[in-house]
Amino acid sequence: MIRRTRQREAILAALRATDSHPTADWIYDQIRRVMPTISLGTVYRNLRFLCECGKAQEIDMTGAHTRFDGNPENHYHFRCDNCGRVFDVGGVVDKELDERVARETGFQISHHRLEFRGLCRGCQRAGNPEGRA
Amino acid sequence: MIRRTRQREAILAALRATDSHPTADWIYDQIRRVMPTISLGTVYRNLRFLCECGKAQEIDMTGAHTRFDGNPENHYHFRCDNCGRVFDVGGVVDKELDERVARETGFQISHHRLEFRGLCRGCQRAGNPEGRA
DNA sequence: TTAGGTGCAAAACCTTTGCCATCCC
DNA sequence: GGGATGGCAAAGGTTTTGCACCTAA
Repeated sequence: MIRRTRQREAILAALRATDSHPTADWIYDQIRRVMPTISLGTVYRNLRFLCECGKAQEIDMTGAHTRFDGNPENHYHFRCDNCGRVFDVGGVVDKELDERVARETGFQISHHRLEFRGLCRGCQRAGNPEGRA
Repeated sequence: MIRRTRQREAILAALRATDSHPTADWIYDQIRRVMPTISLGTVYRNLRFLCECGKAQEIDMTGAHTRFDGNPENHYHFRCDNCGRVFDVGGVVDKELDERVARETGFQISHHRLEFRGLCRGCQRAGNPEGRA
């Protein structure tokens, strides 16, 4: 049964109170000011928990390892949530999107990276959407 | 002066010979079969080198740390190449893109993540596009 | 009462780095 | 020859985990 603890509440509150997309370490520092004995392990455990139950999300599209692509041209990728494999997605990179968002935001945009997530053809057939190969 | 070495050639060849978006470790294993004394450090050094001179690219949009977002709704981000800060980008997530790519590829797509890169407003003014705060 | 959660510290993990030997130009 | 690279191993930094204690329900 899921229990609400002071630590978990504090972590979610810290996350909700900022738009700085903080790291685990930043949250740890924030909370330690008012709860000096909290541990970094608890922060990591709860961040993972909050992501799993849909109350937060990780931003970096990080797998366990860095992956490299011998094709240096910008192109889009698809990553299978089940087996972790990464595939190229054909089609044209939308350069106008960069220009539009640059106008809207004032950021100087050099490019964008786009990653689709879901199940690859093989894992759809295998039909174990929960596991991870 | 840049020198061509057997190791560097082998790493680029391995990268070009696959579309599996390999990890450094995978490349290391491949090359060790024909060049048993190559070291993992060399693989990392050369992968970084190849990315820097535009012959390969890293796929994961990984910063040094994982960043978390208290907003669990899918939305787009902008990451400043200079200061590393991450900003939300407003606007609507293009759900039709998922459907279109799903039709084209046969993948089952649940969502996509999109990250713009460039210089934020503050770093444009500061005018040091090379450094990193 | 008791299963879930915490704190602490060690482990695990990937990646980088220092140093000296080696190799390419 | 001499500087760029490689091999090796140790260091570095982040994240995870084992375990004993604690605590919310």
